[in-house]
Amino acid sequence: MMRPPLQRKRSTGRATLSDVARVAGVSPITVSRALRGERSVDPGLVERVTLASAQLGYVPDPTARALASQRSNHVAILIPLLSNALFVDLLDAAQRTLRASGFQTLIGVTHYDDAQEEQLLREQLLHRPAGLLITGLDHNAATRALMAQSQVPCVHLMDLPQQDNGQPPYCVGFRQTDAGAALTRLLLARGRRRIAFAGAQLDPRVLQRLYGWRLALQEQGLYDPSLEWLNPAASSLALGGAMFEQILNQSPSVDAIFFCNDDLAQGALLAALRLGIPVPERVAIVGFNDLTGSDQMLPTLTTVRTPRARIGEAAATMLVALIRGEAQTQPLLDLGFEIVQRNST
Amino acid sequence: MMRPPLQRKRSTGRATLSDVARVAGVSPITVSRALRGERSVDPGLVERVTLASAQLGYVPDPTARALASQRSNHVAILIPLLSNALFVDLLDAAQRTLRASGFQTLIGVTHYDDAQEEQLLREQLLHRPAGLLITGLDHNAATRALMAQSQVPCVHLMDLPQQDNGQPPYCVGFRQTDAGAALTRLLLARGRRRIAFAGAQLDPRVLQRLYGWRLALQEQGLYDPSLEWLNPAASSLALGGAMFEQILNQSPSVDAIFFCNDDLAQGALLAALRLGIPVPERVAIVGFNDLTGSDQMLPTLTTVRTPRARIGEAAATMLVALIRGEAQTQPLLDLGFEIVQRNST
DNA sequence: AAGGCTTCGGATAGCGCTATCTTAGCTGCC
DNA sequence: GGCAGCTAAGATAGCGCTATCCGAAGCCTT
Repeated sequence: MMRPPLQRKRSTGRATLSDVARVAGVSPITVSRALRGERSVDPGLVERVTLASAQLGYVPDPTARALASQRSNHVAILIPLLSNALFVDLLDAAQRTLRASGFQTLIGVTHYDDAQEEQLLREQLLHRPAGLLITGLDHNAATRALMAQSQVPCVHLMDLPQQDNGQPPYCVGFRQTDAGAALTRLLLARGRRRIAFAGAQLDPRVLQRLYGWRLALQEQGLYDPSLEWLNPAASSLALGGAMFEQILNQSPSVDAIFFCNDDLAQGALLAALRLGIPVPERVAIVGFNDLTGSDQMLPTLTTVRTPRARIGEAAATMLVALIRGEAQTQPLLDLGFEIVQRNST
Repeated sequence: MMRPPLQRKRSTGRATLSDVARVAGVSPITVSRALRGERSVDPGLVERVTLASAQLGYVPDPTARALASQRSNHVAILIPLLSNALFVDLLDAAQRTLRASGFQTLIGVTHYDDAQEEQLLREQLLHRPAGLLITGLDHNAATRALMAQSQVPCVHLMDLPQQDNGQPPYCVGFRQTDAGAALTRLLLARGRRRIAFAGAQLDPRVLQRLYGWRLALQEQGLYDPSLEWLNPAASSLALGGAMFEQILNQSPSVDAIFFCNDDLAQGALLAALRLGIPVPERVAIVGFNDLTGSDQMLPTLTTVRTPRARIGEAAATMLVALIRGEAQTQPLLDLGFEIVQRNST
């Protein structure tokens, strides 16, 4: 007894490539090529295919595409934290740009942990992302090996390599060291001599700002290691306030403090208000990143405006170009920084 | 002339299910079942499969899985903004929880735009997500239809339905209206009589807080429409400061302001400092959400602590239970709120 | 002890698309 | 005019996995 051929129902009744092919009177592969603009297809056929496709409301299935081509329309992005507005702004801009180019963003939060970063990357690579955005240039050997093996185009965010040695990776960022030095020089130009550096989190970018600060002070012979205040804890307003008090208590001669991030600096400004310490008269305060609220503080905060949204956008644009194999892309993109002088100095 | 059979190289040399099957000496489908724990498979076979799998370093290909089963390991999450810490905290918690259960998070940012929300959902649905987290209960008809048709398990965030009518959707949140009323009653209990409401963004949750404020004032016969200050712009510190000045200028009798969000309230506190207006003596200020920094302001800000991280986590947990078809899940989860009294009242 | 029922491994058949090879039809060229 | 050299469309063969059906074996029934 013949049973009818097994007719597996599709969960959605959506049109497939074959449906379009049938309607257009061509083979499925021609539809595929016509819709992707791959190879040359007779304009007449393209039109028939386009028409049939529109008529059926055909939308390609990204999963099937990914399986057949071994490449998905996902782009993985790895950032250290979501609790830092800096990275969220980066994510927001990148995500927006990628979506406009038809990519879905897969998010990974590393918590500044190399092992987690590696694990996340491993998981994301399973999805055969079309590209990868990753924060910073400092990754463990396994992570670097994964990136290299996977052949997935990759753009690094926020950082630029210290020196040109060999083939540079694709990077969009700015020179953190220069920014640190420039901000310190501003304080020097304003007559400050005992300039402390207060750092938290101590990720590579914070350390580069620290080096910049050191350089600028060494140039003037004003570097004093006891002015370095480093705390590996995550940065926050509360920590900024605490560090502010501690620094002034233990180093009363300090006349300026360079906080490695605006949230620390904002916390310090609020602590100063609470303690009645006049800023900038008694001590000048500067931050970094120009986060929300820095222009609202009392006094308003002098800081470095970092182009994080532009970095996210430019990195995404660069990545899309790499994915599409477009003409030679410049590997390093320095978007610079801008010192914003306000009233805390 | 025979040519050798076409041997398509796999881009990765990764082991496949068939490789594991060969090594374990069983059929591929048995490997599939053994590894997924689906149906019952002889424990001896399971062990052999597990061993072979470990030996080969086999990792299932999520793409192939998704294509064959019509279900991916993605979970889509739709939030209005990344520029509001509230939603980022939600995302962070949800993402962390989902990842622990083996899901990848697909992020969608709606910008409070129904059409964008619909479009995003449409795109995400193409990936056949295993589940969906979506902010709020207010969606346009097309979006609701997409959710219903797709059959994808869905949990709504932050909001609870106003009244029980029929089958409630799955929701994790708290009663915004109650929170708004409770905060207003606190101000009333402190002797304030002319309590303004300053709202921005005006999304449904802000409006519910507004209703709560109205209710509490009406109970006391103190409701006055001229005390409502609504601005559809996105909320920010700067806007909070501006609204603060405007309200005090135009309604000098106001003795308390309920800002719908902490960033507005923080901006107002800073403006008060700038203007030399004593808080809470001249005017009490309260905010909403207990965002970062509210405990650092001068004076510290009285606000409502909303359990956004717990909401993200609980919603993700609920969603995972729904995806796994686990025992009947309670559709509504009210995580409540907590009033945090500080020095601005 | 025969039939019905359950169990569990396997065979089969795709999921919906693209990579690769093949082939038909044209050129162009000497 | 014949043949290499191209172009464009199609045929074929999966990508790596799971849904579904099948069937052998065991286990109850009565």
